[in-house]
Amino acid sequence: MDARRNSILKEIVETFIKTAKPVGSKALCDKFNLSSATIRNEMAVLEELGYLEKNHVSSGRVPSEAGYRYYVEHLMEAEKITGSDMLKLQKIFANGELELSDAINKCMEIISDLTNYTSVVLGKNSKDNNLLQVSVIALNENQVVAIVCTDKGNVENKVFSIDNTIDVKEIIKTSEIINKMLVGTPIDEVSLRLEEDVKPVIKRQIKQYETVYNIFYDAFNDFVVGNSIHIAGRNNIFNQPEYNDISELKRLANKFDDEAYIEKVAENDNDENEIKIFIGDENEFDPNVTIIRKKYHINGEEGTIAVIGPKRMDYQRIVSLLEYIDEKLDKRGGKDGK
Amino acid sequence: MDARRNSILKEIVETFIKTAKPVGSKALCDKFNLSSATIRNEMAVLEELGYLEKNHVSSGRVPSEAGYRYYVEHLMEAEKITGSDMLKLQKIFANGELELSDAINKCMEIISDLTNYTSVVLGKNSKDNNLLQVSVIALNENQVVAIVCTDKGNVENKVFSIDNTIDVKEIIKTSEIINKMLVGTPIDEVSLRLEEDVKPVIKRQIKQYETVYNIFYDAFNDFVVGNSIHIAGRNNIFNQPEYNDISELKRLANKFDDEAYIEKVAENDNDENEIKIFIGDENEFDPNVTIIRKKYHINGEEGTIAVIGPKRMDYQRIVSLLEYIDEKLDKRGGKDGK
DNA sequence: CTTTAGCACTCTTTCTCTAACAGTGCTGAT
DNA sequence: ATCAGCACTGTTAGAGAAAGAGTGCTAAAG
Repeated sequence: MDARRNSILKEIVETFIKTAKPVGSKALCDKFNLSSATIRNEMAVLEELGYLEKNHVSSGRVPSEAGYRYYVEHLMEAEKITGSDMLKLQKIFANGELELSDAINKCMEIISDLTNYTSVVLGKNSKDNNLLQVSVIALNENQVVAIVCTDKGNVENKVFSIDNTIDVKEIIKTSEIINKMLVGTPIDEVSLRLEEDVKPVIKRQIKQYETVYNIFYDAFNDFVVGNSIHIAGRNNIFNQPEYNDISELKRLANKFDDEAYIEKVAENDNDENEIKIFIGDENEFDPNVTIIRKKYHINGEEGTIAVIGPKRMDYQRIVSLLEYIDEKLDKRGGKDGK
Repeated sequence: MDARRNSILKEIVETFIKTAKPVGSKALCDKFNLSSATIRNEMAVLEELGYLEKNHVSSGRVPSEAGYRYYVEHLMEAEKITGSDMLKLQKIFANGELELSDAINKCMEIISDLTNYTSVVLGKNSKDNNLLQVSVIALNENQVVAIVCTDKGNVENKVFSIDNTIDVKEIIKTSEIINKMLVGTPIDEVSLRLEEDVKPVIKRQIKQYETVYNIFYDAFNDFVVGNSIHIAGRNNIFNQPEYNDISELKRLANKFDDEAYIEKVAENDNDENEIKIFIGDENEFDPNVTIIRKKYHINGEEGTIAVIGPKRMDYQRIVSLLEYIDEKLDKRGGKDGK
């Protein structure tokens, strides 16, 4: 892989990213001051090496997955973010009011709009959420709302209907007992402790304890500290020429709607500070897309931001955008602890 | 419109609903023991009346919007829900644990699965939510969570980062002041009262009152009692033969993602107990779909359930499904006040 | 007066064929 | 090493033909 071969491959990849059309030898003549025949020879070698593919015997060349991989690792310039891209994102960070977690979501929405790809923010809620407080508020004679809050600031609430055999005071008393006994308990252990430790206690103190117990049991049971998922530009795939087939569109749309699938985007994300690129078969989510992702940290919580698009993705641009966001997050995170 | 003409129209509509293919005269001969010529004469009349259309001069007939309308009003039989449909829904209501609002969502998901249409549950949160309680919980030295609860059981929470010049006690004190002064205030007036009534008070009592004030201002400002929206089967449109065009699919998919649009589904829903059908141009949402909707009430809150599909929709089935759900809701709602 | 057989006509769908085109690989000369 | 030239291959677009589905109309039969 000498210099010329490299830059021919680079040119082909970048042209294809722009145009989505197979690149022929003639298109490169001018750029390199070579005849099409010479370019063709080089192309044949690049195909031999596995970096290029043909759709059929007499079509232009298209980068293979290995070609994209080689491009990403050796040819792509770590270009700075462009001015207009930066401008849009700057507005977000300029707004000091915005909590960082909201800022990230907004940023990724903008990236989706700018690039016509789909973006994902996967806020990985740490497993070690502990119960901080449960409170009960009566809405009226036959409805109460139970609010559960963890030490990581996750709050869930649930409205319960109660009949008039139940005294609201008893429910509130129970919540006080729970607070005394279980604060600090990992949230996913609360149900168990409720059954084993709390139930025997309230049995003695609360008349309708079975019903009251069930209310809290339900409230905690519903409280799954799931990963927060924020998707933007879900419909941008409609604009990508590679998805001109309805069944293909449907396949992808279904994946976007399936949280279990989306979570695969952040699978094994142990890459502390690196932007990671998964091309086609390299990713778990779908063999026909490229995923570019970056881990982020705010307030001690971690998460992953990712952009999903066709393999013919504007790698350079996305990388520069994600780098910019990361940089801004670092700055804000360091400056005021937010 | 004599009896025969009616039943021919009915047959055409129902056949087209099943097959999505234009209906020719021959297809009806057997059913009516008439020659195709006679059927053709009748079809010509029905077309004259505006109930049928042709795609081109020699194609079979397709119901017009007026045709569907006529079918819905005069021809469709108020058939009972089929056994297998009922079975699926019964499971939901058999589960007494489920709060009704969750049950509705589940039901509509099932309807989407059964029918390949898209369904929407629009929980219209009544405008008269009043502040019931605001509480502040400290997560650690520099994070607090503010929780706002209304008398209708709507709860919102927001995490704030604070620097160490702020004393958490002051925030909590402020929340107590707010509770004393503003409980019962309509939630959308709280911001104003906060500014006019509360600010002057805390100015005297709280040191960093500007910053503290802003926290609460933000928390309430974020609290828009929006309508809750639950969509199921968003991707089912991919399965409908009428949407075989990507740009059409994109148009609809974008609408499903736009909450403002979805809310149009329930616009002017004053039809207390009636199932309402909007065919094509009759609805605001999109001229190429039919929307069937029903208002529901649970716990004094109202909302709308709706099914969105092609104009060639299985009207009978959807109506019977919605009726069944409504009936079940009534029963449960009446029995135990849920 | 209603029904129907028959027929000409129209439009769609599918297939085949052709011509133009874009691009390749190879060869032999520079 | 480079490149002009040429034969070759697969795609695309268009035209034409044949089959099929369905209609409208007419004139005769019930």
